[in-house]
Amino acid sequence: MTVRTRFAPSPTGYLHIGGVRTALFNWLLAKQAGGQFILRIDDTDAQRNQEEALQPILDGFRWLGIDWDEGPEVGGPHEPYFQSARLEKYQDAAKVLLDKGLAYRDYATTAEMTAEREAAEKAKQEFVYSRTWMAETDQQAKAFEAEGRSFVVRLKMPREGKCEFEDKIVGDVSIQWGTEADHAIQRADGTCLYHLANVVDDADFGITHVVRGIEHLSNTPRQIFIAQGLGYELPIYAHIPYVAEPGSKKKLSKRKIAEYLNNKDFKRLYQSGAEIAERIGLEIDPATFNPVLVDFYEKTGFNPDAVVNYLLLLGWSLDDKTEEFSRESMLEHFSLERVVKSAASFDPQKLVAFQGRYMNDVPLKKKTPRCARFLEKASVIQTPIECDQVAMLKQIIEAAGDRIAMAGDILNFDDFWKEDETLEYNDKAWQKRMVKPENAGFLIGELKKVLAEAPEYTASDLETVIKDFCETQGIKIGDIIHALRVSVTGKAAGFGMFDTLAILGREKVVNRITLALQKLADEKTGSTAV
RNA sequence: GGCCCCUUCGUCUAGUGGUUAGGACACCGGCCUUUCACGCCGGUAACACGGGUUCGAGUCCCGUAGGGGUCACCA
Repeated sequence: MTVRTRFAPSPTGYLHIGGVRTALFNWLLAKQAGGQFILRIDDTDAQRNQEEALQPILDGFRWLGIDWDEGPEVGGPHEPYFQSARLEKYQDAAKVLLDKGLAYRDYATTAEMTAEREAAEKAKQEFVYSRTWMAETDQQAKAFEAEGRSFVVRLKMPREGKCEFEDKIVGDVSIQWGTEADHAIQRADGTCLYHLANVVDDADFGITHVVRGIEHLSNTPRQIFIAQGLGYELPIYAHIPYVAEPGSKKKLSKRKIAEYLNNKDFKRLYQSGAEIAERIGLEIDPATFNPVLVDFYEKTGFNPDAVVNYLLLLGWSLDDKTEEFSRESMLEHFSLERVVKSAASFDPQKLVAFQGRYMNDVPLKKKTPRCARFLEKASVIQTPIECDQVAMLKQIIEAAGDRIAMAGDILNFDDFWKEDETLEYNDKAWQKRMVKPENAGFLIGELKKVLAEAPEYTASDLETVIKDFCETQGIKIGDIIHALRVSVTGKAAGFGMFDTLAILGREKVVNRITLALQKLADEKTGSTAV
């Protein structure tokens, strides 16, 4: 049997990370068995601009490297893959169900239905439709129509016995048929609803495994009822727990971002992303710029493999220690049996930790263009980047090491590119390292002379030069290096000092020191004058 | 409220009757060090509760509590 799985998003304009995890599990299951993963668009209800709302979803999957064998843009033997274009099939199915007496025309108005439902709720009883407006014969139908009523098609659910099925994750499920409502499968306007469309398409596409969120578990009996009524073979069901909010067990929702921002880890992730977004002139729209959505990670320079690896482990594990999975190894080891039964909270810190590890393994050659993209977008450098700039960027990236966790972090090290005159000094660092130490100005002044004449601007040569200088002056390297850092970068922290100087080069180093000394002198005379 | 599901360190998890309850992220301490990181070493920290069954229970059974999902002419 060829394994065929599917993911069926509605075109909503965004890709939720919980959805990605579900899609990933489906993808893994199909691909590891040499089967197919299908993308189907559940747009039976959509009235909005679908083209536009679908694109971010497709882009998101492409970015993550989750490819589909059949579906939008790639086609396939069961076209179309849009439910909005498959209406006839559903209508035919509804007719079969009607003919078999497994569904009926229901002439109740919305108000009448609501009234019954509310009465049941008030009586604290389970709602069971009275079927007062049920029409099973044309004669009954005519009578209702004479009253000016219109109908929807409802499933005529059994009211005795149990629906039993095996779920690969939940286990054996048994639900009383009587607790199942007569769900509508076709609207008054003739269009069809999710349950019907879903079952018809799954059968039509030859889906063998239905792997979806646990919120669909309660939908399963009625879908089984439909499938059996239509004479379909049942797929294998697997309902995976939802992804929960950081620090709680509630379902993760993109709409609750304001609330999540109260969580310090979530906030930190969001802010680091927002800083990058701001620098590159991206609109920070909560509809798309949100760590709950995949877009966020693409925009801030995450590594898609890191995101996928993290998501894989959110609800699945191989053993007690393996955490790093390449696509190959996840395809080799994934199994539904090892999916965890309880909801897993989204942990921003751990995602970032995965990202850090993955970024470290990215070779310089690949890291450079990724970082360059951000510098270009932020207009720190020109587009396209010039050749000698590439060389400098490489030096910066190499020296920065794992201080660049996501590609967008390169923007933290933009002071190399700035004009010396526009360099900004961190006030606290300036005060502490330049103003406060009595002899900082003097030492930096002396060091400038040495640096101006240093034979070569490589990190190791500069280290020798500066160490010699310290010996001559009878000071420790710590006595001078902080002031030097502030002078040439304006910041209190950064990567290796000798690397920094080497990247900057003689001209900039000397020039920046001159400017810093000037600033210091200005401030001192200024303060004595007052 | 009805129906259904879940419950091991703060978080993700390992664990299928006998373990000093293991790992990872985070946190704390130390080392390294020119700062910030990295790295290395070490540490704190969990079986929701109550009954059974058993020589023995995180593991099996029952109950309680807590958390959550779902109840549309949405998907």
